[in-house]
Amino acid sequence: MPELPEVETIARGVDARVRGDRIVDVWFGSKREPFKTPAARQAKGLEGRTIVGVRRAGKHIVCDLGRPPGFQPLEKSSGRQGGAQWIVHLGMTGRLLVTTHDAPVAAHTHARLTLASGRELRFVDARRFGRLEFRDLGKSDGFGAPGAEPLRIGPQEFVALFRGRKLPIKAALLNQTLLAGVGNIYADESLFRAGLRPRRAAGRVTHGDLERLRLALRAVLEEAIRLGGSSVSDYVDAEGAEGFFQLEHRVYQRTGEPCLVCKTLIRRIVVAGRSTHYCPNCQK
DNA sequence: CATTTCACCTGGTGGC
DNA sequence: TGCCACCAGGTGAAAT
Repeated sequence: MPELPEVETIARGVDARVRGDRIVDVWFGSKREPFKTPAARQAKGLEGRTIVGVRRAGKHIVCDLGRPPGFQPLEKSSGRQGGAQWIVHLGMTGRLLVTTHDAPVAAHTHARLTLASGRELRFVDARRFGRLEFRDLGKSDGFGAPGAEPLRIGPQEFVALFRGRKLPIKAALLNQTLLAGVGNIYADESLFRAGLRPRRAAGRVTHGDLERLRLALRAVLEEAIRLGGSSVSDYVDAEGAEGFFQLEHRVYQRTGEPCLVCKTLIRRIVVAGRSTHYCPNCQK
């Protein structure tokens, strides 16, 4: 499932392939979801614009777009005027793929953006948890993930996120308004590496333990990005290639297997409605 | 407001 | 072989 490292990998791959390309035609395969913006308005907004760049914000992929064709800037306009954004959330099973125009169309393809180069940007999502949104920057603000970026947050700011909170530390890690980009895999893996039990009340974790958690989280996310993410269900990058970080998981989906550090059997519990895996010996 | 629970959705899996 | 209950989980709405 795409979390921060997977979304980062996809955004980088898509950016490398479509930056500077122009959207010449838009096709949406379904009238119902995944449209956060109505399909017709989205298609109209996208057509003719140039893709300025593609980047990750939390678990979202933001495609920054140039001015629409025939745009007349007002006098004294700022450089940003006329721009727009296409925002993709992959949900659980979403894929954002760059293909040729004649590549076979996979099942559950919901969007096809034909590009001037002959390439195509496709959104495929079997489970329909993904979301597509169009923002006209003349009418609304640019997209900003609500939570802090785990790769950039500093020690004091990290401690402040959890202060006074009674919910389990794992639930806090998953809360996107606190931290943007952490999902079930990297919550479990970072808690293991920091030696913390997932159910510890967030507000009662010591500053020292929180600093260990911040560093463990950053390390695990950076390592996962280097390995192209974790392919555990449907995840593939912009080219359709799988990642390798699933081979480095120490607790996630290892229920009943021996801990790689102490041989104690990995336990599975449910926290915040999610499968949660931990070592009862290594994590206190 | 803080927190918890649940519906959404479909493919894969394991039991019989 | 077929059938079916069950599980996976990011998000947001509803409930507490």
